[in-house]
Amino acid sequence: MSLDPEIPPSPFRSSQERQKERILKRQAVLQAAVRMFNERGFHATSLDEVAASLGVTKPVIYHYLGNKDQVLFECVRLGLSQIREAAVAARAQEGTGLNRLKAFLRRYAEINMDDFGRCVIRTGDETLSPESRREFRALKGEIDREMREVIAEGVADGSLHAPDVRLTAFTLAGALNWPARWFNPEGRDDRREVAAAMVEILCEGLRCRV
Amino acid sequence: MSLDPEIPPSPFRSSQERQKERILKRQAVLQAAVRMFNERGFHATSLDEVAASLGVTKPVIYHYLGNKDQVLFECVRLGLSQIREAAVAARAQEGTGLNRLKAFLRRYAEINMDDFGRCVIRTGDETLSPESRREFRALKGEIDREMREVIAEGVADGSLHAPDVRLTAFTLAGALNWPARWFNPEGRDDRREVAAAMVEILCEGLRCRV
DNA sequence: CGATATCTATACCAACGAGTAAAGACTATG
DNA sequence: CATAGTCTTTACTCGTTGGTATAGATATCG
Repeated sequence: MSLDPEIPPSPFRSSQERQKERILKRQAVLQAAVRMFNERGFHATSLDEVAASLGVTKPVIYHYLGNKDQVLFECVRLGLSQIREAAVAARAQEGTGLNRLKAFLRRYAEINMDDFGRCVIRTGDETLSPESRREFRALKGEIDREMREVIAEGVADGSLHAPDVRLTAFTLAGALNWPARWFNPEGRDDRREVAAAMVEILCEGLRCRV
Repeated sequence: MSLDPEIPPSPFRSSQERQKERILKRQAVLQAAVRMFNERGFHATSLDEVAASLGVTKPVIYHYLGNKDQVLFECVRLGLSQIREAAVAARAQEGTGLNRLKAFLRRYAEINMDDFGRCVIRTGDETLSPESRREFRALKGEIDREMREVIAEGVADGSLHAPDVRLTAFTLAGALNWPARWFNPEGRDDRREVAAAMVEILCEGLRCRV
């Protein structure tokens, strides 16, 4: 693969290198899978096709990931962990609750335009096996709680107005989830710009105030 | 079924009554199908199950609707036509653009909490056959255009602030689509209240203004 | 009554795709 | 070198399900 002139490519790998390669291959499977899931939908994507897109065969996928359900679950887990990190980062910031919320929301929106984030949104709970579904819901619930927390902090410090925190969180999340459906990575829209603009719309509202 | 004492139930139906019954049965199939699609997902729902839930067998469905794709397409078509009606009704109203928009959005949200509206949102384009998909997209495009039109009118008459109409429409639609995923018809939330509250959040924004 | 159209069920087919068994190639290690 | 472990392929099973052929039932109409 790589033609790095620094390191002469020895055919003998250390066990560390082997371990690394294993993880890399696993990731490659997930990447290929998530792309196809997002494009064609989970059920319309066969593992044969995923494997073929990597130039390998189906049992390879079963070697690195247990079954189709796990492939999907790993994809959404990756997406959700990105969002979780965003929440943690935002909450660690200085400033008003409103500012922390805006930072979180911008990142949240950006992730939802990326492969794994899109997969999180496009995956309905029904799609996963009962066990994965429970885990999936739990993880999403954490994100939701995190978002409500930030909102509540903003209400507490007077920087934002939200009589119904739960409904506010749903509204914001919905608006920023939707790009997972319409955003076209090949188009000319820039993720960051779109994210920032949407957050601005949500924070400022529609009503004109002159 | 009905024990209406006014009309003695004659076993002989006129051709009009037969026609009516046919339409009723067709609708019943769609109703049963949309419920299951929303609950389990399209691919996880077999037509055998849909038929069984009505106490009939699969060929009945094929008698009233051509194939599975058409069953789904009719469901989303029904949902989209409701939204279209809402748009027409809202645009016919008096008042500022903001007011017309709010009326439209409230109804839009309500429909998205009902069976067929939910189906529209939960159905990804990939799910439909190529022809149905094109039609589906065209219909959604019309709704989108309608929404942008109302927004533009509000901007024109100065009742609302929306520098980027397209992005504003996406943001609003996304927020109000999301209940199709989380709203529980069996819960204690009231459709109308939820819809009105969400629209209020969107119009007023989050930032506190004292 | 006989012919025709509508409606529904039984029984079936074909395709597709998830998952597996088995075996071969290659690597590491005692 | 031999043995064990890892990685990958070929070739298969098997359940599910969309869709259909056929035939029987019922009703309509000439």
